[in-house]
This record gives sequence, C-alpha cells and structure tokens, in this order.
Amino acid sequence: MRKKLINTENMPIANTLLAKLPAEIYLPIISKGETVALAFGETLYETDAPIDYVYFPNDALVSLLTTVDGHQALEVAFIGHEGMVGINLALGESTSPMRVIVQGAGSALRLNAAYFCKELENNALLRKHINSYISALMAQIAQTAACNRFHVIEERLARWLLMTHDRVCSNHIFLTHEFLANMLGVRRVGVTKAANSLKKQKLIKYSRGNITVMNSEGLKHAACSCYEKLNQMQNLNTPQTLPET
Amino acid sequence: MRKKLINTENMPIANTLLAKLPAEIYLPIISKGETVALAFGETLYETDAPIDYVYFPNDALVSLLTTVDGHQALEVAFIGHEGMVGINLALGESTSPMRVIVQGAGSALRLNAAYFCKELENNALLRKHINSYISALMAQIAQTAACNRFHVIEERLARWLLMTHDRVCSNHIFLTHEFLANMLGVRRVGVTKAANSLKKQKLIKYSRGNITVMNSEGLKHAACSCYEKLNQMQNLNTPQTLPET
DNA sequence: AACTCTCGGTACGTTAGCGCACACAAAACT
DNA sequence: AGTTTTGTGTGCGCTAACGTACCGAGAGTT
Repeated sequence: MRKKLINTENMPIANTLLAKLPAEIYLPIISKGETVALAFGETLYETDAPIDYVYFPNDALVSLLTTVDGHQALEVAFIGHEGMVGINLALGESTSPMRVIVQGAGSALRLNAAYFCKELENNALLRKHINSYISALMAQIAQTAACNRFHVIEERLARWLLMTHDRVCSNHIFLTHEFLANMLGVRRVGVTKAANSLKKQKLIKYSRGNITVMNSEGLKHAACSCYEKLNQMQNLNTPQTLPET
Repeated sequence: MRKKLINTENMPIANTLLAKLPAEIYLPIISKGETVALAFGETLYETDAPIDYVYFPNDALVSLLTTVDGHQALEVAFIGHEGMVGINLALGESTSPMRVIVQGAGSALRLNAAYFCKELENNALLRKHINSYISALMAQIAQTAACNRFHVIEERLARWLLMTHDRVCSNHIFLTHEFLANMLGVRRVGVTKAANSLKKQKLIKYSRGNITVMNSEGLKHAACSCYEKLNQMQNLNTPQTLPET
C-alpha cells in the first residue's frame, strides 16, 4: 500500500513509548522506519489478517475493534502516542486477532514486521518496554469491558471524547455520531441523545462531524471514573487544560 | 500461604500449555514446581497485588475479574488447563492488574515467581508458547467484552456453563446463582431467570448450588456463537459429549 | 438552481435488565 | 428441636437502550 511519507527532519519523536528508551536505542529504530500519515477511517489490519507493519503513533489515534455476528463493532482499546499498534507480532503471532482502524488522522512511525521482530530479538530493553505496554494494554481492554458493561452511554461518550481530546492535543475532534456509535457499540440515536445532553450542559458543541470540547473539566465530571483509571494505567497524567474555545 | 500438596508420581500433566512442549523441557519445570490443590473461591491475586507464584491449571478453573466502583465483579477471562495464571509476570510486571480467583476447585502446577522468570529467560521455546498464549488470552478478553455487551443473559449463561463443563470434564458443576451473577456482571435474579429457562428446556438441572448439565448439545444451541469462537481461540476442539445423567 | 447525500434530531412502541423486597425451603448450626 | 443461614423463586415498578422510521438542514455536486 502506498503511503504518504513525512519529512521527519525537524520533528520530535512524539511517541512516548519510544521516547522512554535512551536515544541510542530509539534513534536507529526511527531511522529504519518511516513516518507515515494515517488517514481517518483507514483499516490497518483486518481481523485475522497478517501484520505487515507495526505503528508507533505520534498524533494519530488507533482503535482495536471486535465484531460479533450481526452486531455493530465495539472498541476494546484505544491507542495513541503512548503505545504501539501490532503488539501481536511482539508475541510471536503474525496476524491480528482484531480489526484495527485509524480513528484520528495523524502521523505514526511505521516499521516493517521483519525488521521489528529482529530488533525486538536483539534488544532486551525494547522488549522490556513493549512487554510492559502489552500488560497495560490488556488491563485497558479489561477495564473498557467493564465500563461498557456498567456505565451509561453519556458517561462513556464523555470518557471517550476526553481520551481523544487528550491525545490530539486540540479542542477539535472530527467524528460523526454514527462513527462514535460504532466505537461504543450502541445505536447512532443513542449517541445523538447523549451528545445532545452534553451540548445542553455546554461541555461540547458540534455540527456535522465537527466536535469541539468547550469545557474539559466539566466533561471529566460527566465521564465515568474509568477515564481516570485508564489514564493511570497508561501512565498518562491528565494533561493540562487547553485554552477553551 | 500453606497449600495442600499433591503427590504427582503417577499423574499425567493435564495442563495442555505445558504439554505442548517437548518432555525434556517440561519435565524439569514440573520437578521444580509443586502440584497444589486450589480451593473453590480462593483468591490467587488481588488487584495490583504482587504475583508470588504462577499456576498452570490441570483441572482447576480460574477467572480474571475486573471491578468498577460500586458495581459487581465482571469476569473478563477464563483459564483452565489450556492456559496459565500470572502472565503479567511473563511481561515483566510483578503485579496483577486484575483480581484472580479460583472458580472451580482442582489441581494446578505452581511455580514460584523467581524460578519462572529465570526459566522463561533461558528457554526460548517456553517463551514462545507463553507469548502465544498471551496473545490468545488478549483475544479472549476482547471477545468476552463484546459478548457481555451484545448477548442476553441466557446465552451468556449457557456459554459459561459449557466452558466450565468442558474443562472440568464432568457433568457436575458446583456454583450458586449468586456466584454466576458475579461472573456475568448481572443481578442474581437475572441468573435465576435464565437458569430457570434452561432448566425448563431440560438442558440443565440444579439445586442449591449443584448444577448438572443434562444436554450439552442442546446447551450449545442455547449459547451464543462466542462459545465456538472462544474455543477456537484457545485451540480447544469441542470435547466429546460425556454420558448424560 | 435543483439535486443528492450526509448528519443530526425526534418520536414511538418494545424489551432486557435493574433495584428492591418478600417468601419459602433446604441445609447448617447450637 | 429450634434457630439461623443460604439458595432459589416471584413480583412490581422503572429506565436505559433497542429497532425502526421519518424529517430537515448543511454541504457538496452537476
């Protein structure tokens, strides 16, 4: 697949998983990979399809989805700059058990599968960090599962918007209700109702796919406790509030 | 903690994850561990508590649980002879992100954490198998999440009973509705209603915690498709039907 | 300017599951 | 034998979410 490449000359590594490694380790890795633009809606892996590349998102946002028979999709995990996409490769599997899509356009460092595996084998520190991330991701999936079971749509929507908001580092999010419904595993109408309620509380505003977070502090109160919990799991400290629009 | 040890002289290794390894690898491992009896209801790890031992269940059954604020527990994964308990250790974490309890009494091979880590480091084949299991477990958690979201209690109950039934290799299961409610993340009354319905269909019978599977084929029809899917993920072929009671 | 498409709002009847409370019988304890 | 505890059944009102369907307004197209 053709990819738009990005000139990385004067770009900081925004992926914090890689950034945790010492420069002498991540620099060669970066030089071997390429920074690509991931487009909104793009599918990185289909269910059970081979993993050709792994991705370390910078400002891109990626979702892991499960599907069941006739139902919609359901997001089970959320990957931003704190993580990596394609972990199954690190576990010795060549395919992805889930559908993986780009949920927020942005850039990511892409490594080809063979190189990544080789690097992983030779580099204990990299392995250590990746393993630790896998562990966190599992915990995240489990927490999300409980959240989906117990919390109402409005709380989950608020959480979801916040998590996206934190990672794109902008008050603007481009997402339709239809799309959100697929993430949350509910009807579009359900999202519309919840979103409307948040709008009435002046926490967000939106129009035809353009969502703006107006009051992120307020949104935190509207969200379930899973927001804080998931942040802690990923060792993300809740970022400082951006100037509101 | 004191543990009832079991004489393993003439016992086959029933744990199929270990059994997949060549004898020259698993025999030393077994000799270094001890086969312990896990009692029903026992907690192996609390949330975020250290992992002192890992377990390879034989006929014991273990559940991974998440909890959220005021709500009940929710089972996110199910581990029997096909797996191992304490995988986070294999990922370099010393604590368990979830509560882990014994859901079906039985025996398991127990290894202490330090020995397990050392063995894992020195033994690439073991590592490979464990990693592959971790990958399957993640997929299982994700699938269970979707199941909990989309399927009705009765289907989920049927699935759950079948999965237990398959692993204990007996038509008898000792479990109260109360307990099941905690696994499925629903009210006890919800379980009672679903169980009653299955009973009326003559698929199971029960009385005060003693559940008997009467018609496992029928139960498969009552269960959601996740049953088959989860079995495939764990490379379990659906076991042959036991003589019905 | 007319057309089409996409996105969001609203409405209606239905239902699975909730919270709660009470009843009853088997088992366990004293 | 009497008392308490535990496991199951039932009932009632309530609500979040469902399926479905229709409508209107912005945005893009020709």
